[in-house]
Amino acid sequence: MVATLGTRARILDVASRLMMRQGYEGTAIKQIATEAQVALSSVYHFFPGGKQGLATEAVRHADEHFAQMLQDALASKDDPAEAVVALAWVVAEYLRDSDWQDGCPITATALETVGRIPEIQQAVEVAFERWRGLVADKLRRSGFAEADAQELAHTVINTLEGAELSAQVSRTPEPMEIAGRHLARLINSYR
Amino acid sequence: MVATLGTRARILDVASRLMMRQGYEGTAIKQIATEAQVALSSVYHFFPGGKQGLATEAVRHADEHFAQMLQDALASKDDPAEAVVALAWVVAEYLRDSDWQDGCPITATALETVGRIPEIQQAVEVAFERWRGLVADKLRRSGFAEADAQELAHTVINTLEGAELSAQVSRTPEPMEIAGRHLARLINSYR
DNA sequence: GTCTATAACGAGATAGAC
DNA sequence: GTCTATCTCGTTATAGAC
Repeated sequence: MVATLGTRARILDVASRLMMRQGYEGTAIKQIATEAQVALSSVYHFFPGGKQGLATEAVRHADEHFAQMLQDALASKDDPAEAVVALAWVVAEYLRDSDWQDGCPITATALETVGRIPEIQQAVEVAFERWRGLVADKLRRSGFAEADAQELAHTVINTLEGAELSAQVSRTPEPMEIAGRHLARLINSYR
Repeated sequence: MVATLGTRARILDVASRLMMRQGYEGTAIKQIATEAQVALSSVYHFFPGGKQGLATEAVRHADEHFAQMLQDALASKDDPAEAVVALAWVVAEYLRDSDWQDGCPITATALETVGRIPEIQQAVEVAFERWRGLVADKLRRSGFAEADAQELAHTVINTLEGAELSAQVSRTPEPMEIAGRHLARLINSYR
């Protein structure tokens, strides 16, 4: 499957995976080239913007990937509160299956570069907005008021974000389970 | 004030501040030495454990500093829900005052090193546990059941953590305000 | 404890042949 | 588009004088 990907796509895949685990500064282009099985010069051929340009596109790549997962999880349940619990579960399994290595694909890069590399920061902002938009949509379609839906979307994404980090550090799914339950309770308190 | 600090303390201060903004991999020991106005060799003199050892102690240093702030903010209000709102506000002001540069002092380092540098990961885990403990204490003293207090403490810390990142990326206090309101609502739903 | 100097290595990035 | 080779710089870390 990976072998059928084009060179450019393979580079992006490997780059986003490595930056998820090691961050932007901790990931060398040489390592990306090696793991993607391409020559170093090929990376610069496809990404003339250098490391910053590559990282920016890797964030966009991860954004789309994560948004797809988010959308699928939310669509698995009709009730929005149940859907958020399902989402928390999916993420928890994803975490455990990777031995607590793979969390949010862009957080590490975001934290290292915020206020320092505008190009990357903007890609992160776009991603967060998209993810919140998907959650807000789900709530809106279930009859939630516009303002409530938008505010709840903020907290759903932010709480899951924090819980993911906590789960990674403690190597237990508990923070994700608690987050799912509390978010469902919060959502249900608005109707 | 900074000038009156001992050399070792000054190194820790600068190290934790820089690692908060740039992460572990993005912070060079040379930069720490320069900004702390000490010789490079002095850093290795005080921290023979090298960069990993220094980072571990920097996390512990930031832990204590942040715990103090947390405790003060929580103590500013008698009611636990109001106290959490106050905490969110204090953090939001701290963020804005630093032009959205200074968020949680250990998150960036945590994400880069989780699953890769056990020494640092453990210091992060201890910090998170301490912070949760302070919130749980506040709730317990207000009559919340033990289990509820512990679970709520998880979500309070995790939600603030995620909201901080969101506020930094979007450069607005809105995520913190929403987080404060939602957390208060969640807490109040338990009594 | 702090100074200067430097070793050993890996980083980002580029050149030019093919 | 990919190969090999290389440049330049910054990194962690250490040595030895003072």
